[in-house]
Amino acid sequence: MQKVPAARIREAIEQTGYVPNQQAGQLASGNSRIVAALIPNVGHSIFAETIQGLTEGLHGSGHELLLLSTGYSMEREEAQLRALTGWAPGAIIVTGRHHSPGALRMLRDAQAAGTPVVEIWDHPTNRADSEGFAQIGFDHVAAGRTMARHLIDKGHVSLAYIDSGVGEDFRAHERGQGFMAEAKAQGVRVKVLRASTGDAFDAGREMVPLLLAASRTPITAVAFANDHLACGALMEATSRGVQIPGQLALLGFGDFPIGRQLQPSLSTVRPPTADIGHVAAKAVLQSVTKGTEPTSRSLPCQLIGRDSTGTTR
Amino acid sequence: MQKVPAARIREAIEQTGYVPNQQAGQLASGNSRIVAALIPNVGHSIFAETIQGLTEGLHGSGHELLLLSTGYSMEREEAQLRALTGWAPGAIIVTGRHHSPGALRMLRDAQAAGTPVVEIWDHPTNRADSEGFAQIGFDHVAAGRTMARHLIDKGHVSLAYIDSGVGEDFRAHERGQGFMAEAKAQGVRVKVLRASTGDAFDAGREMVPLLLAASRTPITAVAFANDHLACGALMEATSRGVQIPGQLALLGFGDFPIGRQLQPSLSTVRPPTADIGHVAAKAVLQSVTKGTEPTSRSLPCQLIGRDSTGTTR
DNA sequence: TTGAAAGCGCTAACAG
DNA sequence: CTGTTAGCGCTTTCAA
Repeated sequence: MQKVPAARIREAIEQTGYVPNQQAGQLASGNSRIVAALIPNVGHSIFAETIQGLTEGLHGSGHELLLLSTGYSMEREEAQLRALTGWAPGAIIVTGRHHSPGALRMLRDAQAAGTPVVEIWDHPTNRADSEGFAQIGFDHVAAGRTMARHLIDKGHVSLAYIDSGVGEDFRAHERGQGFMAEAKAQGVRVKVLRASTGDAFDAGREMVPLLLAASRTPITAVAFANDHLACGALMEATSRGVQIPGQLALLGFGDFPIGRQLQPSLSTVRPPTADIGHVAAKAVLQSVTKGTEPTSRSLPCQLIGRDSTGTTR
Repeated sequence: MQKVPAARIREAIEQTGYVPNQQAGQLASGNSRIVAALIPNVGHSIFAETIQGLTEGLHGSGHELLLLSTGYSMEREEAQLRALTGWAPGAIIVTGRHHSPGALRMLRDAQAAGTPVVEIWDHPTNRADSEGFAQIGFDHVAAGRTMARHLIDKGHVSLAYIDSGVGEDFRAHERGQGFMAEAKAQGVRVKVLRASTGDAFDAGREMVPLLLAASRTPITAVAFANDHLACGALMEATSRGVQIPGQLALLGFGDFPIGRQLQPSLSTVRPPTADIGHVAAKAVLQSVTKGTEPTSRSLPCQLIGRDSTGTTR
């Protein structure tokens, strides 16, 4: 054999359609090129852009995204992490900073073993419950405060927050806490209600009579854990002839496409969904190649004032 | 060593948190427990239930779902299949029966090598373009025919079909063909328009003036490639004071939750989304264990008549 | 520089 | 039936 064998080999390889066996390679090298992402609900629109961002961010890096849907269940999350262990993923991405003790242990072990772990959609807090994992997301408490402030700025003095009916949607609950804290700090009345589970639009609709039936100080502005709840309420209120925002101002969260379309259009908060995916992918890749631990990153939310909280903005 | 070592070993295993290395096992055994699913858009609500169905169907089988988002691009699909080859998936699930020549070759090779391949969301046709892979889905042409028939039954004689703007959404195009064929067969006027890409609600809205501006025989009923387009059109028409269904009847496809909520509510066709996932998972598992090729299965769609096509039903 | 050899952690096929 | 051994297809290390 003489010169240029590499080129010929490559040629032969392409003609044969050869693709190296990843299992063998990973077994030998000890590190896999799988990035596992555990998402509460892969089908939910709020995570769609994050998944898209992850996909794009990983694209061309030779890593594959292994998507797992936890169904907002810490138990399932733990089971999936356990199964994952055998796959020796190159990196693990989980949603939020709340995990079962077992899951936590596995994540810590993974990190100790040099597998980057990042928690997305959450934000480093002062509390000690972030177990030292990198977090890429935003401050849900602050988002809740922003929501309250927006309504208070519009002159409302009797507010409500409709929390998600999904018990383990911790981030929605945190926004509620922030909302409440801000309202109280500003000396404004505030009430927290919890939506039912099931179809989110219907759950939002169901809240309307409760909101209207309020006591002598009627609620004049409501924030919701997500846009689906808010849209349901908006449609129900409209069909009951309630003036929006005059009689009742409505504020959603998530900036789902539908909110822009309704009449009146829904004011909302736009979380950095796509960015979370992008940044997390990049953080993980860098961590894998440089061998450093991934770094946390806090991204901004944006309040989008539309019709449902008044046009004065 | 004497008796009951198995139990003690198991105990020790559980205490240590031992999980077998899948890479090694698969390398040794030659078959992996990965089921790869290539979906046009994992974030799109229409596939959400299918993914859920796949997840549930695979649950407890020891197989993991490797989800890949092709972005409705045959090119990306081929690239992902190529990357997959190295993972030696235990089974491959692709969406639809349209693939690039390269992708087709890889799928055929995989099947020849004993890896079950199933095409979901599509249906065996008489044409030779189903390359011999098992198909689990429904007949899109028939669905289109059903849509036309529904509108014709309501007395409409001048119809339109708004096709998806996504070029490689072959299944939407096929529904359009079925719609057209049925309309022609029944001697009814029919026009096919194509929505723009981008936000689907907006794309639907944009169609309304085109539909209203029709020539001397005005269009009185429209079917859409999906519910998002239909909802956009419904909202736009309503805000323009168009009577629905009196002046214009609207029929969607997909049964997205929002369609039920609008006023008037949207008539639609409900495809067997969750079943497709379930059945595909089971087919693949059976094929893997029994070593037989997976079998095709045609599942039923359901027409859901609501307000937007008249309440006479 | 290029080439041979030793495993990675299992499974499967063998011998005891 | 249990215990041992030879690889799976690569990467990595070490000698040539």
